[in-house]
Amino acid sequence: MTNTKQNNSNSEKERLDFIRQIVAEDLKTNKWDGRVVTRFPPEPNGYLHIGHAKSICLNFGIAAENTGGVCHLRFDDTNPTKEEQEYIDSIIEDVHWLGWDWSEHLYYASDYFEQMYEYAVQLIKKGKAYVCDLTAEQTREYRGTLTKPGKDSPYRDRSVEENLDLFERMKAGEFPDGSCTLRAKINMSHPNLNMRDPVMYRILHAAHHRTGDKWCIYPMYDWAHGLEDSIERITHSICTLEFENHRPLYDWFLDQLDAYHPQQREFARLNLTYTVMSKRKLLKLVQEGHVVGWDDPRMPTLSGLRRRGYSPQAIRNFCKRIGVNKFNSTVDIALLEHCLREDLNKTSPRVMAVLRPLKVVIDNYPEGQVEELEAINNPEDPSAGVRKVPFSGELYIEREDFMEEPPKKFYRLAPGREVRLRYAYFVTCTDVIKDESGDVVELHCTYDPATRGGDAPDGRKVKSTLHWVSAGHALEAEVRLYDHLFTKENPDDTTEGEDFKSNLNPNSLEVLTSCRVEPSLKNALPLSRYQFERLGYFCVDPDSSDGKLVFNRTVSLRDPWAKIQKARKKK
RNA sequence: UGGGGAAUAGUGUAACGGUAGCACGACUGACUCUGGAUCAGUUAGUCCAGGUCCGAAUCCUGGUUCCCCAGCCA
Repeated sequence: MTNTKQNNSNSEKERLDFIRQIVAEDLKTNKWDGRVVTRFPPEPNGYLHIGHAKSICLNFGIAAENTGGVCHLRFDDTNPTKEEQEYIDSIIEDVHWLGWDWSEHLYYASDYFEQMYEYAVQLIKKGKAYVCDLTAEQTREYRGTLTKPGKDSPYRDRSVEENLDLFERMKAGEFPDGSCTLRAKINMSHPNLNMRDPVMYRILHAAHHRTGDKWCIYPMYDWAHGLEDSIERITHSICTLEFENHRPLYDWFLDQLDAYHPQQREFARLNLTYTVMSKRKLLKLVQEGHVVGWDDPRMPTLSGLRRRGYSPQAIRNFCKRIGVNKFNSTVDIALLEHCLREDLNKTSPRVMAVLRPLKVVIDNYPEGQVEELEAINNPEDPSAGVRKVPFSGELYIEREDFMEEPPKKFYRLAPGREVRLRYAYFVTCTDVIKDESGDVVELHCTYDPATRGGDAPDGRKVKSTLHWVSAGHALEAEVRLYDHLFTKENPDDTTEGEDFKSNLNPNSLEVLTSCRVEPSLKNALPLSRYQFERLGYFCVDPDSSDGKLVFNRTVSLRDPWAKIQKARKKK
C-alpha cells in the first residue's frame, strides 16, 4: 500500500461543529431556498474582545464557507443611553482587521425603528400588546418570581383604541421617562419569566447617536432583535447560550406577526484562563485606570491584542481550534499563545535585541574595526532574505546569558567558557569586571578569528549561541514586558467581599528602558512584528516616535531554561 | 422548591449503536549557529447507578453536578 497516507487524509472528513452541521443539513433539505445569511449583531457599547472573535469567525466563517453565503454586520443600537459612535468605529475597524468583510451589508437596528413601530401597532390591533402604566418597581412585583406566577397588570385589558392612542402619544413625547411601557400580552404565569408580558418599548428622552431626537421610545432587545433578523431575511440567527431562554419569545413575536422567521441557535461563549471577558468588567478596568485604555496590550480586546502584536491569522486559527459547543468551558490561554507562536514563527522577521545589556569587550579584536556580518531574516521563510549586522569589539549581550558560577544545565557564557555569538564568532570569557558593590558590569573576552560566520574550521562545538548587538551601532529602545492581567486562572475566584480586581496581577507590566536593538530596526513601522532572537516576539508600539522606539513583547519563545529555573525556585 | 440548557484525559474538542481519536499542556529523547523551530515517544478520559443489546460515550430509567432566567440592559 503506497497510498495509505492519502487514504487517511481523504477519510479524515471535515469535522463540522453542531451549528455548521445544521447549516449543511438545511442546505440539503433546501429549508431556506439554498440561502445562508448570518449576522454579527454587536451593541456599540464597548470594544470587541476575543470572545466576540469566536462569534465573528463563526458567523462570517459560515457565510464564507457556503457559496452565496452572506454575513451582515449589524449594530444593535436600541439603547441610546449606553451607545456611542466611538464604539461603532472601533467595531468596524476590528472586524475588518480580523479579516472579514460584509461588503454592502452594514446595518443599524435604528434604521428599522419606523418598521418596528408599525409592527407594534399591528400587534396592538390584534389585541396582543398594551400600554401599561405600572412603574418599573411595580412591574417587577407583578412579574412574580422563579417559583411563583405573576399577576396581570391592571392595565392589561385596555381597549385596542385606547392602546393605539396611548402608544401614539408615547411616541409623540407626551409622557415622561418611565411613566409607561408597551407590553406584549402573553401569559403572566408562564414558567419562563421572559414570557410574562415582556416590555416591548420604554420611554427614553435621550438623543440617539444616529437618529438624534427623532425617537423618545426605544424597542427592547427581545422585541427588536427578531424583527431585525426578519427584516434582513437572516437564515441562521446565532447567539450565545444565555439567550436560549429568550427563544420562545423570539418565536412568539414573529409568529404573531406572521413575519419571515429565521431560526435562532445558541452556542457557549468563550472563556479564557487568566482574563475576564465581560464588557462590564473590561469597562471597569478602563474607567478605574487599571489599564491604560481599551487597547492596553494586556486587554483581551481585539484592539489590545492588535497592539500587543497578535496577528489576525493567529486569532482566526485559535477560533477554529476551540470549536463550538453548548456547554460552558474555559480555554487554556496557552492554546491561544500556541496559535500565536505558530503563526508568528512562520511570518516574523528575526532580529537581535538585548533587553538587559551587559557590556562585553573583545580584547583581541582589532581596535576600531567594524564588520558587516550576514544574518538570515527568517529561517522558516527563505524568501525573506538576509541582512547585514554590524559587529565590533564592544558589544552588549543579555545579562542573564552570563553567570559567574554557572549551575548545572546552564549552557551559556561563564568565566573560561567558549560560546558562539550568533552569525559572528566564538568568544571565550577571560575576565569579569565588577563595581564596588560586587555586581558584574563588564566582561572581557577573546575571539577566534577563524570562526567568522559562526563555524569552527576544526569542527569544535560550543554548547550555546548568544544574541548580541554592537555597542556603537545599537539603537536604544524601550521594551514593555507583559504578564497575565490576573494572578488566578479564574479572576472571579475571590475571597469574601472582594471582587475580580483583587486578583489583578501587580506585575502584569514591566517596562525596560535601556534596551538595545540592532540598527536595522531604525525605521520600523508601528505595529510591525519581529522575533527578537532567543527572546520572543515583539511588536512596535504606536507610542514610538522618531527618536524613540518602543516595543511590546507579544509573547516569549518557548524557554526550557526558564522552566528549569522556575522548577528549581519552587524547590 | 418553577422553567430552560449541559456533562468525554489537566484543558479544548471528535466519535451520531461497532477498535474512545485529535490538539494544547506536562514529561522523555533526537536534531539544531535561536535552550526557537522541527521530529519521535510517554502521560492521561466517557458524571454516577441500573437497564436494553452480540455490542452503549451514543438508546431507556433513575440520580448527581454545573450553567442560564425574576432590567423599562443586550
